[in-house]
Amino acid sequence: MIIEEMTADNYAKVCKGVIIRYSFAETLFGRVIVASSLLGVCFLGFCDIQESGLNELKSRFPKNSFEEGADEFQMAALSLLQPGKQGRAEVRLHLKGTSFQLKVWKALLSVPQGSVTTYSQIAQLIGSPKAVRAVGNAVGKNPVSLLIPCHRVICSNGLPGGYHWGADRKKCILEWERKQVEVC
DNA sequence: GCCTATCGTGATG
DNA sequence: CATCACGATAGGC
Repeated sequence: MIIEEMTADNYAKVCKGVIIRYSFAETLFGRVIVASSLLGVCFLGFCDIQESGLNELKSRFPKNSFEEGADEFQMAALSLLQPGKQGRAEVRLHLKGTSFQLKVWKALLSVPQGSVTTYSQIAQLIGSPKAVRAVGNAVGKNPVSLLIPCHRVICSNGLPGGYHWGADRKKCILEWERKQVEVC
């Protein structure tokens, strides 16, 4: 997995007005919208109603214009969501976020499928053991759900915690991943 | 820049 | 269950 990182400042300079392509697809856990810039996938989120997904995309990238259509980046990302595929290397991500957020998101990538971590563990991993609350915030702003496994983070007391796309969906995904690992 | 509200938290009583 | 401190962000001014 290749990650193209960009802060808000950089993004404004480099990607102002650039067209972002988006398309919709079905996954095991619901309909998703996937979007990509010239550099890679920049957004992936669940959307039971297509319009709401599109609205969320637009609000995250207010300075861009949009056009419906699929491309290689999107296809590669989507193939990761299908069972049995492990070709994680060929996927390109284009992430816009603060340096803190980027650190958190990269830390999430080290959480293997089928296991979970906690907000405080992530905080320690990135060297700010006290910044638990902030970690929760950053995790919740993950623009590419599933690709960056933000759903594998739970509360340290064992409760599932929240999920941007619905707590029940989070449980559902975790359950499915747990079973996948058993099979292997 | 400062002030404030807002979190996908965690610890305490 | 109520409350508080925590760190980072976004938005209003």
